Amino acid sequence: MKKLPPTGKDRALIEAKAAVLKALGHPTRLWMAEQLAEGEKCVCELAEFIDADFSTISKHLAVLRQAGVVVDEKRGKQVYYRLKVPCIINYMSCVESVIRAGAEEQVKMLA
Amino acid sequence: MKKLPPTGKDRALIEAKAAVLKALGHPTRLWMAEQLAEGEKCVCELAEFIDADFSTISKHLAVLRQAGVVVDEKRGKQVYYRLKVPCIINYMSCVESVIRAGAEEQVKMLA
DNA sequence: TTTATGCATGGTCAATTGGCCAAATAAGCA
DNA sequence: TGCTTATTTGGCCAATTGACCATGCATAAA
Repeated sequence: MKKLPPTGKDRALIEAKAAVLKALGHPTRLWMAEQLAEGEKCVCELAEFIDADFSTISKHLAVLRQAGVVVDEKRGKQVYYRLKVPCIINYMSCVESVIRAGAEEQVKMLA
Repeated sequence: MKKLPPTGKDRALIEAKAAVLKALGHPTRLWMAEQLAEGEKCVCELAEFIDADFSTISKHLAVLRQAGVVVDEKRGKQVYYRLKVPCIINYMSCVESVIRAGAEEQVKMLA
């Protein structure tokens, strides 16, 4: 086992990876990413389905953008977002099995 | 597109998924999970390679445990941790492609 | 049965986050 | 040009996070 480096290249990589996961680690942002998996959307389309201030939505998108999860493109008056690397959402089947494993445990406890 | 629900079952699922990603969204915790992918380890083994207070390490493990990412088992004086659902780490190849995509962009900007 | 080891927990504190509001900017339209 | 719409930005505030230290607790060893 190698030491978790406090600085340097290896450290930068693990920090970048963690940043991606962290960006997706918020219900609103994860939901956004899932919607974008079906194709690009403009901010106004996303906003239509999220009950939050427009500025809040914009900031969540900025977090995803900074993490490299999405890219934005201005077309006319609107800004369109899309997933930069679509596989980012494939993972969810595994994440869901974590949820299921937890649920099974609770069932066992009740039994 | 369906509305992001403020409560209810769908909301609970997306929150649970986000919680898993959030738990992995910290360099130290992600590193821990990657180490555990190679097999279970006791806290002392992990601690040996992380430059942080023992209590800090213990709390990070508690976060992973609460998110359902790892399970712990006490054997003798030590507590062993392992991944509950090993696929959780397979994802990293995709996360890394996000990083690479970002890096390529920077290269283009320099060119 | 005292002592030492391995780990978890509670307290504290600075830093970060996530939300809203108000204001700034950018692009098309009258 | 001035107006409106779409989005971002800055300011602010409450809540959460992550780090440390000190303490508590269980297990094994002496």
